[in-house]
Amino acid sequence: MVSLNENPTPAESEATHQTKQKILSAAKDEFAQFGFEGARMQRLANRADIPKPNIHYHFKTKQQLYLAVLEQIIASWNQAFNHATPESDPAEALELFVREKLNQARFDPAASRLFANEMIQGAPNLKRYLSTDMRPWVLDRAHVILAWVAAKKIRPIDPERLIFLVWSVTQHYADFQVQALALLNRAEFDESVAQETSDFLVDFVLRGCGLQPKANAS
Amino acid sequence: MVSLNENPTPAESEATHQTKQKILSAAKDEFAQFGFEGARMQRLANRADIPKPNIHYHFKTKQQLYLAVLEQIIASWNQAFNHATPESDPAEALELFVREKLNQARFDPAASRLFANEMIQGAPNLKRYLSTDMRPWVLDRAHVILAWVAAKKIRPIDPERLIFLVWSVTQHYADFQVQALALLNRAEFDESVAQETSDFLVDFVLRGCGLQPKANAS
DNA sequence: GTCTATAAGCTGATAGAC
DNA sequence: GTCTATCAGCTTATAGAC
Repeated sequence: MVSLNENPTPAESEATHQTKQKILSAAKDEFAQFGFEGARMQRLANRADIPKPNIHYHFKTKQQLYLAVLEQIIASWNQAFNHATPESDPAEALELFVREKLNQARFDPAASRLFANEMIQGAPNLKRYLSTDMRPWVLDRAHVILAWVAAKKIRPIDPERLIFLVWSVTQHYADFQVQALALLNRAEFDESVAQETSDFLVDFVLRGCGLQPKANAS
Repeated sequence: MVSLNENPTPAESEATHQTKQKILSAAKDEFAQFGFEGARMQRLANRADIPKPNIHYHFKTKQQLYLAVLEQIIASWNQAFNHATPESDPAEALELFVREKLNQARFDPAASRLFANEMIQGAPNLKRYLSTDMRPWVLDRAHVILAWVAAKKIRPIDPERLIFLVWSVTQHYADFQVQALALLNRAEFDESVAQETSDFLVDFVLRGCGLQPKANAS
């Protein structure tokens, strides 16, 4: 019997690494736009500008490539709200959470859309993640919010639903970007749109939590 | 604003009509879960429990069937906020908007997910809808909100972004239902989850708008 | 209108030269 | 590691019996 998993990358050549990253990047875009079943290996190869068989050299199957992309996304996911503690100022911590989440939506919309596709399909590849990683993280973060409530730093509020709400209002600007731009009559999600949007969302979320917003946003 | 749809085929037999509806219903589920390219005509036929060629008898191509489903969804879309007027009480009108939108997400999640898939892909089949139907509707509704602002019935707020926010927080419970249930540690989106969720969202949205929420929700 | 059989082309994946 | 050529199976769609 041998190991069930492959090499822990002890000696991966530079060329291999670069090709792999090019494939992963193209795969993120392709899976994000069309979902797992809708994605086409040929179109993915065109995006990466390499011959199709090269993909199968680095990732044995379509499924395995998909899982690799998913893993990369999850790894860099909810670091935005990680630094909040019971001692934090709720308004500052929530503002940081909203702004960082919106930044992710803006600068890596493909990651957001790929995750959205996976959720829409019922999370066939992320069922374990939802219970094993996400839920403990949320419970831990909910604990911080409940500490704020106990210290009367914030009104009584359902912490899980607050987190889910922040996810929804920020992620929606990535997933439904084309709708948001049409609605705002803007051509692209540029710096000014991002600024106005995050100001609006921070203001709204803080008010929703019963916290005093700063003087600026409308 | 959306006119009632007249029956285009006066001489359509009852059998034809029923078969068509069965196909449209199965197609909504199939396209919602897998997107246009990921959808499979065979799997769709299995859902509808009819032989595959029967689909092509009633709808010439996959694309044409997809468009028929999309049209059906759009037609019954944003009637929730249609009745708000400058004379309305903002809190009541917004509460109705949120609750009706969440009901749609709960009772017809496939419609929500199909629309989400179309948006994620950049709305290749709904570009015209976004500028020709959605935007005028939003502008008209924004006018009502601005009238509330002028009458000091509500704080100054960006009306387009408020509408988009209500869409996002309600639609997210349909599209990311599997994530929401894992996060809330619930098995299904039943009556009690729906009640708690809509109470939470109404309360949060009203506070976000600077309006006085009722005494109940947390 | 409904169904069986099947066509024409595309899909993920592999073999094997370099 | 990279590429050309190619396979077996699946895809949308159609032909034609009933």
